[in-house]
Amino acid sequence: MVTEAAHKRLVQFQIKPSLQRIAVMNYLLNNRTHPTVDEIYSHLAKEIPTLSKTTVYNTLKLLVDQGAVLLLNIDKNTQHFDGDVAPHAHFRCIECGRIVDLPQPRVSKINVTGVGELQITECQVYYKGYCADCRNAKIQA
Amino acid sequence: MVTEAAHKRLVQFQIKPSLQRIAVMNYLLNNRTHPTVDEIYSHLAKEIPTLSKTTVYNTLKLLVDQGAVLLLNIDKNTQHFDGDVAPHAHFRCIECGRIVDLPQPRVSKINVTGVGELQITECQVYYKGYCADCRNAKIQA
DNA sequence: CTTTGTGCAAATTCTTTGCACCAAA
DNA sequence: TTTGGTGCAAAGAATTTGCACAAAG
Repeated sequence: MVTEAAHKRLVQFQIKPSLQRIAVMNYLLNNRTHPTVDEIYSHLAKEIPTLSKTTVYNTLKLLVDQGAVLLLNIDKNTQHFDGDVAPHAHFRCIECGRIVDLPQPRVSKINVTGVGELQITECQVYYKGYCADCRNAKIQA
Repeated sequence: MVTEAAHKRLVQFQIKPSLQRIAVMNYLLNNRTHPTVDEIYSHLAKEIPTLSKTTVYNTLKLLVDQGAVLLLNIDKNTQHFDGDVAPHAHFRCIECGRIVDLPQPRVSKINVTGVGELQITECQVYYKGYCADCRNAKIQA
């Protein structure tokens, strides 16, 4: 498997590249579906049978803390993760739950005046609604 | 206590105005701090000793489903609720956790082209960073 | 009555923690 | 050998569910 990019990303964010960490990072880089902990674990467990969900949690926490990965709270129940840390918005379909990226250019890491001086370090824009598939399904029904 | 506004809001969104529902809605209208279920429950339990947390959950779910209240997922662990359903952004301080409103004008309920046709029904913008107080505290430390 | 709301307790789910073992430097 | 990573099992926390009782029409 090709894991150079994952390895590089880890090193870049000062994370020691263990087998498991590379696997998680690699999964996130190759699967831009904003997977949950469970999805990541389920897939990787096939390749790494000894893998523990705790390790996936540990690794994701580390990745998020170091800024190598984005944590999305768009879903009420579960955390979703995004290997793309560049500024962009998200859209979540109310019907099927899929989360897609929106290439929305927007400001980030800026100072906003108003309620005192807020030092913005992160900005996440969440849209919800119906994706094309579900919308069509609704119309036909 | 003044609860006309709360009562009106419930009726407006076709929710039968029970004592508990009015109390929850009223609390949200008078406390723009984006409280959690627990905060709402704790405060209301003083006025209504028989109040159950389940009822608070039930009520909030109903309010959110009917669109009378906004559910925020800005916080990883807990749900926050907002009685202000008009479009606006939120800022959450990384340090103290407080969530404040940002009077940010933005588009909502629009159609976006790109990943098929997305029918947007809701948009939440989340900023994170340091509020004035915590920023000052950091500087002095 | 009949329907709807309330609230207790138990169950569920996601996530974290404590601790022991393993691996690399 | 010392540090850091992994993984199992248990704990924890937020939320949901099942069900019985109470209230309103």
